[in-house]
Amino acid sequence: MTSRTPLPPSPAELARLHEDVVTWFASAARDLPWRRGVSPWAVMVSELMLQQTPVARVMPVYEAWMDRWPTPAALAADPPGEAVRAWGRLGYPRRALRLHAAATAIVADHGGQVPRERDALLSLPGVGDYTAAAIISFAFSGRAVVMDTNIRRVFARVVSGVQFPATAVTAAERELATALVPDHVPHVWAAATMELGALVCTARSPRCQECPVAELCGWRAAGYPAHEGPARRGQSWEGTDRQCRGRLMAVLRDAVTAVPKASLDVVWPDVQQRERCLDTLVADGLVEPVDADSFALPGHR
DNA sequence: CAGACGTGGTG
DNA sequence: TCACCAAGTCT
Repeated sequence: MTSRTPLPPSPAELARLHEDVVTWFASAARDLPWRRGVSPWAVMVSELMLQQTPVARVMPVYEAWMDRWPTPAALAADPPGEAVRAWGRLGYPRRALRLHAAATAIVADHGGQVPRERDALLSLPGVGDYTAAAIISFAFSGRAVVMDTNIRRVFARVVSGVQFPATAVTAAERELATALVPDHVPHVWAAATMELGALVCTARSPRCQECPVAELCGWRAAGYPAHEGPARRGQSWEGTDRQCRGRLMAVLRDAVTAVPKASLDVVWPDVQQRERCLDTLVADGLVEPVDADSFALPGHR
């Protein structure tokens, strides 16, 4: 307990917070394709794509995806490898596989409609605590405690008075977020706080001059103290399995037909590591051996 | 629960 | 330039 436990704001402060954030959102919200009253499936697709991936990079892939697979049934009818191919360079291609598996489950277990119950959503591949809440909130205008990296940062600063939230969500943090969800249009609150974190209360250089709740901000009131505690673990990259897997997947993605193993061999010099990565890709279901000497994306014909 | 898992833009 | 960061999930 090195950091002080934040006291929930008074009812008056809470009302002010809600009003100021929601009012700001009404004029500042970006016109994103998945915010235009689209289907729950479209919201779900956007959420999977946005996991750890910036909006700008998601946009074109999302549009092409929805044109091609406007329903879960449409996606489920195609082989998973096509989903992986269409995922392009969004990164974390297992998400494409999970989205395909989720579509299949939605067809099999939910009549082809994205379910609206939290438990049903959580049982779908690729849907965790955040994404389930986001779908409930953004697709169904329901009440949910949405906690993504943006919202967590906004609450950490405004309410708790610290620069960054803890690495993992704490019980106290969840209680706070729950207490902050308003009775009226809770889904707008979720979208508005997320947008505030994305556009104003950013990680690197927050635009406090433009912040609608600067006057209420605990971090500002405290004089912007620097983050205490362990720095975030940097993600290593050069020479990692992740880089190797990425290289292999790029070859498979860009090939129309099965790829001879020799074509994979040339993209990574370390034989041991290359073989290991190819094995894990196959184990993950991202790659399928076609015969003794060639590979392809899963489900290819 | 810490670590694996892609990719590319940017302060 | 080069770490850091981006609407997380799974094990």
